Amino acid sequence: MMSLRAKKTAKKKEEILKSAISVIGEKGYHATTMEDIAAKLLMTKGSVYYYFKDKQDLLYQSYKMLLERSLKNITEIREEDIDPEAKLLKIMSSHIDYIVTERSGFEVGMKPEHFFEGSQLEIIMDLRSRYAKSLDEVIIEGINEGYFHNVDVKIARNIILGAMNWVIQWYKTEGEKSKEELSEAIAHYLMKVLKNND
Amino acid sequence: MMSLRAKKTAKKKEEILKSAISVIGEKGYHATTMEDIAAKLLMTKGSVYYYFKDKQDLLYQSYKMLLERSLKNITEIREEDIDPEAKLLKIMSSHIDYIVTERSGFEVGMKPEHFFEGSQLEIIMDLRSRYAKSLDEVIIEGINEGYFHNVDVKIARNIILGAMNWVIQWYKTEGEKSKEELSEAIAHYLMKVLKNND
Amino acid sequence: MMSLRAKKTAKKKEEILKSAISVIGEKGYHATTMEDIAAKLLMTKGSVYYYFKDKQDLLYQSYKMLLERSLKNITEIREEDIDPEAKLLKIMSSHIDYIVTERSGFEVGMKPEHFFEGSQLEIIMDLRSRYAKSLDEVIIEGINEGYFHNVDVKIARNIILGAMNWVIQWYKTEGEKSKEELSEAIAHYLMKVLKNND
Amino acid sequence: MMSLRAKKTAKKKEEILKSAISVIGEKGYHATTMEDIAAKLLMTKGSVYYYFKDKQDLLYQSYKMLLERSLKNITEIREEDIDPEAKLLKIMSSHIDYIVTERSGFEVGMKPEHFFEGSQLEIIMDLRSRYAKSLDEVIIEGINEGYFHNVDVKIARNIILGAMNWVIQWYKTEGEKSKEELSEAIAHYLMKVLKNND
DNA sequence: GATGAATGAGTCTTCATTCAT
DNA sequence: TATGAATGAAGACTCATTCAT
Repeated sequence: MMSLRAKKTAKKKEEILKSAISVIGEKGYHATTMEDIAAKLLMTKGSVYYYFKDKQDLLYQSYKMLLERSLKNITEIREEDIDPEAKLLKIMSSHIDYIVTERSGFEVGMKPEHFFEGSQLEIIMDLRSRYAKSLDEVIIEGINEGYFHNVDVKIARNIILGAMNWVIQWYKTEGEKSKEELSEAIAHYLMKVLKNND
Repeated sequence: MMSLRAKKTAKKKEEILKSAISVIGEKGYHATTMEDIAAKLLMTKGSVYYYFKDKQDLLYQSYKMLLERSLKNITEIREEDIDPEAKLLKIMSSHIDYIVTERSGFEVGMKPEHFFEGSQLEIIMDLRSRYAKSLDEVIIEGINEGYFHNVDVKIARNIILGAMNWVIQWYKTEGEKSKEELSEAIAHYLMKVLKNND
Repeated sequence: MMSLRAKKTAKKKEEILKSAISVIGEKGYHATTMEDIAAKLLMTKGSVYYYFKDKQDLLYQSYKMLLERSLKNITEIREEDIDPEAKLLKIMSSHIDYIVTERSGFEVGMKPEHFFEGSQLEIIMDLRSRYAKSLDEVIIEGINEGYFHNVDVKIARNIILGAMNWVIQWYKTEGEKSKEELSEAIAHYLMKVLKNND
Repeated sequence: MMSLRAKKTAKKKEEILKSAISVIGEKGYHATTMEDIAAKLLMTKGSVYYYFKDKQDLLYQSYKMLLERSLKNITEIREEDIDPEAKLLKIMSSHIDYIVTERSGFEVGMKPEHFFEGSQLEIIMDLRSRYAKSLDEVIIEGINEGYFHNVDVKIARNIILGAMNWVIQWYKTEGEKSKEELSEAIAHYLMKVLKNND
């Protein structure tokens, strides 16, 4: 069991990670200073270093947390008792929702090899491929159960991922559509990639 | 008319811009040093400053050139005497081809507001919206001429853009598919977004 | 009389000083962190500050203790009822023994002026010159009583000190010679400086 | 052949090294800032980094230069057509002279393992052992040719080195003795270690 | 007494930028 | 035009020191 102190520390760490994700997502890793991250939490640089070894470590743990959450989310949805199409819709919705809410850019996501190496890179890539695999499996289930057409799963999955991750680029909060409407609309069109015949 | 000297200068400038696009596209703007860009051309840092005011200017002109080329390309394709569907296929092909060939994942493209301001930003945003508009127009033509279904153009366009720009993330040169096969396959699936009924 | 508490505190202080001497001797003052010193005693940084004002204070008291011990040691030997030559041999032996056992480097010893100032420096320099003076007196006794040749005392003393302090540099624990053999051999040769005619 | 420019660069590098040796020798490696070194040459930090990779590199090259010079010096003296005793005297004189003139008390010399590692350490240790070997050879020659008594060469050499390196500790410029007189006196006494019988 | 946290001053280091030649 | 050098501002990181609990 975690002591009270350990819990507090864990909580603080998480706070910092969230702050880091948000600032780095917004400004980019290189453009973000440790001071930026600390300032957002009314801390000083020094404190952040008390919890994290260095900037790289902070980036790694931030991105890892982000991926783990996504993975947890997709896993939970897959366990629900609904059909593959409904699952995929839910996955897309929460994915888009997350991106839009956190405004989390994904330069790291674009070229993980430029930000990580060694075992860090391995773990990151593993998490990513597990997410991809989960998505693939939902698609395959859908195909097998007759919900989706027989598509090239890898291409379909990447079209879906690309389209979703791009949202941050063009969605404006003040836009005509609400987050929910948007998710629904995008999901609707993406579904066509899977559902319709030529 | 351009004097010989002016031509030479223009040529050199373009060389530098190409080098810059490639290195920045690869490593990211902040991670790229002036030295990196110069070294790739067997120049020294100092020389680059003869042609460009500063790093920011280099980035601006690089990205502007990239956008102008894309715009020129899409414009040319639109002038061809083929149906909207064929046009869109060609546009997608050359877009993907460009991304894959140059391996250019421009972070700049994700958040232009973080890299430019004032009139630079305006010009960049203008070029981007002209490209978007061109794409939209092709889609609309397609709808009007009965090639495509009556879709939400903005969403459709962004799904297409997102899916295409994401390619850099997952396409491996040594993969099973050639560049051409890949473009074709992606275009094929994306077309479903536009072509099919629910 | 010291209360129990005061005794406990004094003991703890001494423990810390010993730890400090050893770590600083090994890694050098600047390269040694308060954490290093504390960690060696399974304490935390904070606790050390309960016993010592600051790092400088710790260094001062450490070095002072070291000098006082040496002084006590030389004084005791001088009180023994043996001839000057035997005294000098004993002094050398214990000096070398101390250095080899504690592996205590002496950057502080090299340039005290760089580590101390004001009254601290005065006290340190006083202790050092008392040690030097003691050594000198043994040499002078030896000369007067006909054991040693009539040498320049200051130079002789410094040759002896230099040679002894250098031992840490080249003595390897796993070497051919034991600590005792080594001390004896060095002392033997150093004695020649004093004993022989030209 | 070296170009004019290359010569200039080499000269500048050497200037910096000399400055570094002097400041580091005086204040110690950790207490010396890059700014200190630069300031002494009326340069800025940045310039120093133009010539040396980092502080560690500067330390390494400084100490290496110092050792190489000593080695060159001892080698030249050994080539002279004088007897071993005269050689040793000359070697001691210039060694002491160097230390006193440059006031270089290199802590680095005390514990090279704490300052260098890998190939740097190897090269440094190699230079040092070559110097030691040279000294040893002169001593051995002296023994063989009947100038010195049959001593333990390793111990004798280390007594000599220790005594000489200690000089920086106690020699005061304003003292009674000139540098030359001092060297001579020390050399005179050290010679006794080698020359006299028990 | 002890310690987990927090702090900020001090350093190293990088790199865009300038400039004399 | 080209470039070797020099510069300084910015940012990562360390660590002595403080303090509330």
